[in-house]
Amino acid sequence: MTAEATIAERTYTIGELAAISGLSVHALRWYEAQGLFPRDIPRTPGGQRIFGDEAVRWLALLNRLRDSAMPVADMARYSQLVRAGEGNEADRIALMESHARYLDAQIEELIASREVIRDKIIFYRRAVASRT
Amino acid sequence: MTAEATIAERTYTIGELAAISGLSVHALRWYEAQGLFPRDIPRTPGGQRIFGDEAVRWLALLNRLRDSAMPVADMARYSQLVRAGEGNEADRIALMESHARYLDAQIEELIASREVIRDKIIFYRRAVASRT
DNA sequence: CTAAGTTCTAGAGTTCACTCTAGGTCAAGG
DNA sequence: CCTTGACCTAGAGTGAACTCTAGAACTTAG
Repeated sequence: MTAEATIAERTYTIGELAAISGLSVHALRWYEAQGLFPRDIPRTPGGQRIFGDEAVRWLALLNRLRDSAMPVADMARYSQLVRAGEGNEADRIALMESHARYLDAQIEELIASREVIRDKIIFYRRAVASRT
Repeated sequence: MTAEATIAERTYTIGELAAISGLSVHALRWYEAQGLFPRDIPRTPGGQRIFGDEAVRWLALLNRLRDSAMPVADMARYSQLVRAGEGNEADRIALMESHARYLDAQIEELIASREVIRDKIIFYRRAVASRT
């Protein structure tokens, strides 16, 4: 009896997972086709997908990556590394460090942009105010 | 003699402006078609565009807005407000404040994402280290 | 058992922000 | 002049990330 076997896992239909993850049913199927899941999704005898809590957690991570502008291709690459199992941590680290560097640069740039926008707002406020 | 008339302004061909702004020649023509310039671009008798320093400065601003993910439609709306002249500062402020709020949220989210990424990296580094 | 609501696949369609093509016209150096 | 490189317009094409469609199969409440 392995540790995994002791974990009672809820299951979800694709519609339920869509509601939880915020992705559309279509998007979930498309994600699977793009190789964005680190495990094969089991099916009912009739062919319908059965997702588990692991998928819920994985999608939370994917959402983070996507919302921070990681391309789907990179998410797919990462998923495939996880799928391949232990031993490729160096590759995973490289991928994540690359994204972290992108995020650092992006954050800096957005902060600079916010400054510019703020200055514009101040400028227009003054323009309005000076028109007694 | 107005103040403007005293400003000696350099002119630029579309190719020069492309080099300066980092946009392609195609993109600049497309920007004009999208209404992203707050003034009509003058032409030579032969029909070629003549840009001035004002266009250079305007594109620097547009680049900031675009790089901070403002949709072209919003940049067009802003350009049209500037084109319309003084008196619509409230609209300009509303547009910029909306974008500023978006930026604030985006910056927060990217910082949170960076944390998640950093944790992943740390986790993988440990996994590598523990495999003596 | 049946009807309604989900889910299935394969593939076409959409949106955004360009990018590229075709078939010319213009401008500047020699 | 003439050539060559830059520029013109209109419109088609691209890549990313979905979104939607059609027609069929599955599932479940009654």
